[in-house]
Amino acid sequence: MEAIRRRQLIDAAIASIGRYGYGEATVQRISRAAGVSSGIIHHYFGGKDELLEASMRDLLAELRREVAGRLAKATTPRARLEAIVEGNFAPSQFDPPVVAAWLAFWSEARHAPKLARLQRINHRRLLSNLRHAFSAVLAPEAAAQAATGLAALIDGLWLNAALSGERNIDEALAIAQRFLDRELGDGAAMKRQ
Amino acid sequence: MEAIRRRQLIDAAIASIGRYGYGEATVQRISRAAGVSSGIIHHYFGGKDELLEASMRDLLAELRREVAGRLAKATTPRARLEAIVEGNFAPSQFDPPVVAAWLAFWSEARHAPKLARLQRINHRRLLSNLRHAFSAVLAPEAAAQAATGLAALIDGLWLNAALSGERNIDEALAIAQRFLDRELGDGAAMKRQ
Amino acid sequence: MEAIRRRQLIDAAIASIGRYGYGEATVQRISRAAGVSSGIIHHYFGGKDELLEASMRDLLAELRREVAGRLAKATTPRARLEAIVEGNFAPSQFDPPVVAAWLAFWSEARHAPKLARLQRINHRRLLSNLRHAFSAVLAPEAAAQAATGLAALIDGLWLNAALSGERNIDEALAIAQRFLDRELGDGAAMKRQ
Amino acid sequence: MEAIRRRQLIDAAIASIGRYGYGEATVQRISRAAGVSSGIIHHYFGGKDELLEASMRDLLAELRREVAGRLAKATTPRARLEAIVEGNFAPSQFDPPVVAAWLAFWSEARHAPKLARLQRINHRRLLSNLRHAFSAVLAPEAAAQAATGLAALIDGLWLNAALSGERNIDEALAIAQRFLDRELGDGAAMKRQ
DNA sequence: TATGAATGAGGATTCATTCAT
DNA sequence: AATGAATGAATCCTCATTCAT
Repeated sequence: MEAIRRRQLIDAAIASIGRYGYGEATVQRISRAAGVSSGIIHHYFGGKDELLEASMRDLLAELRREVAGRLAKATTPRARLEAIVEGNFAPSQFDPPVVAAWLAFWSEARHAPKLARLQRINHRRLLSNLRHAFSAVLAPEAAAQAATGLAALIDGLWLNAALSGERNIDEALAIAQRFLDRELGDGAAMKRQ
Repeated sequence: MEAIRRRQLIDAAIASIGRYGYGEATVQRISRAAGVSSGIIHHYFGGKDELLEASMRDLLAELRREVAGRLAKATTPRARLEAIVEGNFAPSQFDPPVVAAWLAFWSEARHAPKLARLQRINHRRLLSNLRHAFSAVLAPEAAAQAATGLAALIDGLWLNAALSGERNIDEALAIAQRFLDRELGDGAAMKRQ
Repeated sequence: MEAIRRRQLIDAAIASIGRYGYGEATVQRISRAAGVSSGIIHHYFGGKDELLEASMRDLLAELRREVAGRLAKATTPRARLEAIVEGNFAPSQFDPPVVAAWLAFWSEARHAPKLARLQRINHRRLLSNLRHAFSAVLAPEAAAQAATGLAALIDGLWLNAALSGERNIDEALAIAQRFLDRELGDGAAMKRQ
Repeated sequence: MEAIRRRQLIDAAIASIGRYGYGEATVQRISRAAGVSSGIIHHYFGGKDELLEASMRDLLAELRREVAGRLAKATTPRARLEAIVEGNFAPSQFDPPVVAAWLAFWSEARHAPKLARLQRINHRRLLSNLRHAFSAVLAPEAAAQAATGLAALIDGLWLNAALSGERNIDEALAIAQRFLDRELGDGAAMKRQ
């Protein structure tokens, strides 16, 4: 029962942020979207802030799943990097309410320490995953810079797609592939020296 | 008088978003930060939303100035591209309240048509600037893709620097330069064919 | 079963008033203190107000027992008066939760007719007991005044001890004895005339 | 303006406690009784609790005024003691809303440290006033006991009058006078020794 | 032009009560 | 007999907005 209600409420919270925006995602609206009474949020989460924190955790977990699932099937360094890129560009990450929620959490994280911590952990995992994959074919310094660059490119491509409303994921993937072509081409050469 | 007050209030609004967050930047706090009464906001802007819209316009104008100033001095295509990158990475763009305000506006823009319009115009100008500069040395299609890629990289690098709190601008610039090196190297070759 | 549950819940109600105050003694807290579910209160009492009324009745019954027990053993008028005083100053009447509950009921009685009725009955019994005992040695008018005075002294001494948190019962008893000394000294003289 | 509003709101708070009881004296009811909007309470007092604390302070100040005014005119120890008694039995202290508010504060003080402090100060002032006056004619120990006794009698008589709803102030005064007659008769004799 | 007192709608939260199990 | 999940009305409080000065 508890698991069901928490799921319902988290989904409703993300949907409400998507529909109304973070500041206008009220307890009233979220509970109505979940088809339950307003009091239930406090029963299961203790309060609105905790529900929103749980919602951010849920977004992060979903992204982690998308990446981890693809990563598990990858065998070469290049495939691992592509898995990370594709995980970040999975359809679930472009669902409009999800996009709105991500943006809201990035903004809120600046003033909510708990959200900031989640966001920091997420960012570090992405960087660490990328660096690890690049390290297989690049020298440490080059791997670090390539990781930072690809992380930025992933976020930037996602952001532009998210902000523009166009889900031109194919072009984003092509640009990321191109980035990989060059980093791995150069890097492989460098490492061979 | 009006110009002075509007300036004061816009600065106070950005500062308040930086200090308290978008949702907690109240009329009371903004007016106190500006050293004026709370009623004055409605006198000069008509309401809180209009002040916030004016503040976003102000951020955009400042960014435009940073880019345009550098662009005016650039003579080669490469210099133009670097001018755009450096304008976007100007110190003013990493001032913490400004960072917070940018993030807030990106988030809010999803639900405030007026803000969305401003953001769209800004994004198009960036893309158009980049495409124009790339077109001098790349074929149209390649120029478009390079522009999209660099725009994403700029936003992503800015975002990561902004979210991590570290203002490691030099690394960001190095990564962007590296991107340019490669696009222009390839591109020049392609165009020469 | 019913008797056991009612006892548990009344004790828990008084304990909760003692710990949290009247307004903060919620059904949730009371039932948790009793180690039962929240629904049980309505099952056995019909509602929160009825439980609180039963709790006040319980306090009154306990006070009555303290007085009646001592009164049964008293043989002289003076002993009867002392029995009443000592019953009112029994240790059970200074148990902090009981003190808090008494104060709360005095306050609530002004707006809850049922509680007001209980309190009125209690006050009349005290006065009647005192008057009856004084009548054995004082003229009717003097007995009535002595009874009113001693009733006030008892309440006032209890109240001051209760409010100050010090359970200086011995001093209170000494003062009451002193009052009796004088009333009975005078009174006896008057009656003898 | 501020002084006027605070006065209005304190009066309305006491009236509302009198009419509805402490727990039911809501911000809504208090502000309506004051003829102002509900938000104004937070504007002038910061919150409901602060208004209620200010109301208790007001009750205490009024009592202090009643006593101090009479005390200033008293020249003999006996007159001083009567001034204190009469101050505590002034008509203002039997106004029904005031009675209800006093009872409520006594009850609430057990769980609100700020109210507890006010109540403690008040009790100490009463005791100190009485002890000082008794000291002029009684030995220190006897004066202390007489003070405690009279303080209790005052509170008890007030309480019984308050609880019974009868404002039989004359009988209360007569009983207090009688107490004084005896304490001072004995005491004077003792001191003369 | 500028103030800040005042409003009252709307927010999160609490809680007595109900009821299916 | 007993549970505790669920409800929704009522609470305090916040805040953008208005307006007399």
